[in-house]
Amino acid sequence: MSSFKSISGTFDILPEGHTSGGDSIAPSRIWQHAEAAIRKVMGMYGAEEIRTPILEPTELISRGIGQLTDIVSKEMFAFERGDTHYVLRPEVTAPVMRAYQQHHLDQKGGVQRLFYIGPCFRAERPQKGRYRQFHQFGLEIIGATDARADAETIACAVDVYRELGLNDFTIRLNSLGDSESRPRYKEALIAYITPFADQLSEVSRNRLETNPMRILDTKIEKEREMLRGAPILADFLDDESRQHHEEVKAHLTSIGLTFQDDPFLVRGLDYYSRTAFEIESDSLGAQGSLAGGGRYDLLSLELGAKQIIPAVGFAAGMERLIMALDAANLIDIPSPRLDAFIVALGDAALSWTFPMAHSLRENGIKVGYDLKGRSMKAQMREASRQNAKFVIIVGEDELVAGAAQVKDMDQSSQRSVPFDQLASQLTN
RNA sequence: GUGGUCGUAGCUCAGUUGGUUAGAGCGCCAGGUUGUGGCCCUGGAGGUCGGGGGUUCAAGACCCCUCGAUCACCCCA
Repeated sequence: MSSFKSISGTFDILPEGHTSGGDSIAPSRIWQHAEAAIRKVMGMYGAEEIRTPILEPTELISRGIGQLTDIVSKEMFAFERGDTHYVLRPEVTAPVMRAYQQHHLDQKGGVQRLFYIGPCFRAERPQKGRYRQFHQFGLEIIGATDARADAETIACAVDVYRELGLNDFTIRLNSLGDSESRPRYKEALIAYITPFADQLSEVSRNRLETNPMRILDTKIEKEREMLRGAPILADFLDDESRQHHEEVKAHLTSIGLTFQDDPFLVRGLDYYSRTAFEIESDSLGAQGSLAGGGRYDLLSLELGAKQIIPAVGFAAGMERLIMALDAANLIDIPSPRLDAFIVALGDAALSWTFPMAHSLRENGIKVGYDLKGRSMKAQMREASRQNAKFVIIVGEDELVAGAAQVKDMDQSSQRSVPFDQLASQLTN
């Protein structure tokens, strides 16, 4: 046994799955199952995959997400070598926008629909549904201001969950306004909250200075009560944002998606403007947020573009998705069957096994055999354990006859099949 | 960063008010069947009882420290 183990907040994904403490890590085939559904749905939206590096310049993330956000101020895995500051990406939106600008994807004309699946890193204390290396998938629609793009983003996320059979989630929606209306709202909010300042928690009091809108997110009951009479962002929206928000809602309604209009929904990343949304599982625990996203027209400028590149997107957690699947009993995916397992007896048969297995595999037959030189009983048991459909038995007699005994493991029936007919007999 | 809970076999867990060689089920290996899986029977391997220190004639049990895991706060996917 190794004295090493995976770093806290990270985990291995094994063929059979396992429990890591109280949390269960699904088998790799469940991850593949979920990823296949994601790829399928993304395909329906005409989105193509983008893969960006896990390592990014720190500056990209801090400028993109915002210096004062928790992600940047305390949750980044960052280091430097020489003059370069590196960070393990904590999310993928800023890297995608970086790639879009770097490769001048706007010059291709039209709108880019890009999706991704991959690991992200945040130096948080791990807990259920929250890891230091976790996996996100998401869609970014870049180059469109049309409210249909916002609605489409939400619809796409929802379609992924539905494709996998999940239906118990809630969509919360808000508009954060634009760079004009938001400051006006912030002022009003500060004016409203300041008289209560001495009753606030320390975090909230700090936020009053740095990022007052995040106080809206508070879960402290006393503060929520205090906020009951607070000014509502919706009342401060500029006409265009208001119009845009109405359109997004109308589009969602037009495809029968129900949502909660939540004026207190604020996202933890600074780059959002106008549309912000969150999809929450109804059956998960504290970490029930399945996906989040919104419009981030201003991110492009933050990253150095000369003009606004409008964009909307969502990011979703693979771990949360799988947790939700698990909670809904939707991860009962059987492992793939072996078509044939070769049982060999005697040295001559043992060496015959290798080229025969190879030849069957070339014919598209999934073949396994014992590599430990074990007894026939043990080989049969192994075949059974691997759920092989057929067992090919070869010993001295079969080598002489040039025909193997082929046993149908489900029927328990057995017949003799000439070596040169094994491939064709096993394929039908 | 803060708080709670928990560390005994590969896994899930028993282990009396401290008392000899630490147990069960499942899994694994072998035999029962000299060439036939599942079911059954028999046997076996596998443990520095997370680590260190202390109390005691005696510690898996009690005390302290430490490491780890986990849940929650915070935050987010």
